[in-house]
Amino acid sequence: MYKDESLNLVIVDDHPMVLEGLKSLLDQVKKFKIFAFTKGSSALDFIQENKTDIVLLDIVLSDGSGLNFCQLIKQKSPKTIVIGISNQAERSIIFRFLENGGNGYILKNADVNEIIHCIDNAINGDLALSKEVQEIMLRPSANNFELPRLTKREQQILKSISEGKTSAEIADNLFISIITVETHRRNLLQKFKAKNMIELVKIATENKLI
Amino acid sequence: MYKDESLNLVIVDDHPMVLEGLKSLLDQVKKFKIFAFTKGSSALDFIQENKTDIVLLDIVLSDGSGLNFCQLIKQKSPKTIVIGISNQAERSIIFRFLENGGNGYILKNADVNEIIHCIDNAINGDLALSKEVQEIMLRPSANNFELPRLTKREQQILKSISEGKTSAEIADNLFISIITVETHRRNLLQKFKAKNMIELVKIATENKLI
DNA sequence: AAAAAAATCATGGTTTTCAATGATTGTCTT
DNA sequence: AAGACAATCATTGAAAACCATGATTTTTTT
Repeated sequence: MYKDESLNLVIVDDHPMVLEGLKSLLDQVKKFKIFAFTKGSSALDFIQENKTDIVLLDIVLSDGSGLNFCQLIKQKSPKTIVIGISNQAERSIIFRFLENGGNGYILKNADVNEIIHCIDNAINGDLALSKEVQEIMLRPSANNFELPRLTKREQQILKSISEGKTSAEIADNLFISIITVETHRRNLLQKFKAKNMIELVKIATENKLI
Repeated sequence: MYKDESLNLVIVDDHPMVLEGLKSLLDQVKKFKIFAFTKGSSALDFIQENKTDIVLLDIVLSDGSGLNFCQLIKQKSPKTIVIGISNQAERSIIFRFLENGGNGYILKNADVNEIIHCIDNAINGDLALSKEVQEIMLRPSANNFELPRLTKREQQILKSISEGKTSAEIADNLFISIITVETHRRNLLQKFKAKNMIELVKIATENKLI
């Protein structure tokens, strides 16, 4: 199936419990040298310094989004296989992860065998999608309203807004004109098709964009 | 420390990954016969039929709340030690779990050693609380601030606000004066100690008050 | 190098929220 | 019956948000 030289596999998840679970699971398959991290940034450092074959990457991390880390990893090391592993079952998030170069996506409630099977798939160059993920991807966006994608600056400003800061305060903090902040506000409202920032912040919070 | 007969330990969590992690962790300590379940109800069935010394119980389960299962387990089998294991860091949830008879509570991002240490504590008859949980319990107002209690009308109005409605619209819908709506707004802001409705809605949404 | 996207700044006007303070009328609890 | 709480209505004024429209400068992507 694949060469029996051991592959280097990196796991990134901020729950030591999950790390332990994946490690123990993969140890049974016995083909990997496993390196576990709870921070995206330290995993990234490792990957830059060491040849890494596979990364299992949680989407919600304490120090940033797995979406971004996936992109960064692929920039530094395009041949590394990156598989998202998350509770996050948002359709748009899955697509965006794959768009950012991800080789697969598995929900955390996936069955043990399924996980192993998926990883095998990925190693063989196939897309590694767990059953439930496939279902989510297939069902056209009925109940699932597409979340707009935000730029860095927009994210930054949205976060400040959600903390109750006024445009003036945000402008001060970021050393930009209040006018610029208000432009970003306007763009955010359009992107989300929201009536005002209150509604927008609710949507964003519910979808863990903040 | 405790007798070396092996203890029966039940794990309930709907993530096979986490189950695997806990199993592998506890295997290293080598004192338990482990039984794993992804459904609260099937775990409960097992506990009724078999002597169970310890239960590690997730709070969010597909078939109900761990809070309820804890209570049920304690009814059927008062001597069984029940430890909550969850991502849920809500102060009030922790207290309610312990109120329902729980012997301890551990956050899922706890360190591996901490988990083992906590379980040991529980076996010795102590409360098993991970470090972070203790911190949360001790500071009522710091990072984890006490959610104010809202009246019917306030809830109703807050919900409308969070949907992007203006005071005028809400007043119209509820057949009351706009002035009244604004008074409620003011009271809400005071209760939450929030700077504005945006921050308030974020807090309320995060805590599933809406 | 050209096109597209992101970030920046601008004017002028309307609507909405928020602050400070107060008051009246029910309703429930002790 | 008294007190506490909830829900209602009120005035004035300042601050902030939102709307419509447009434009320039960086970055990024193709």
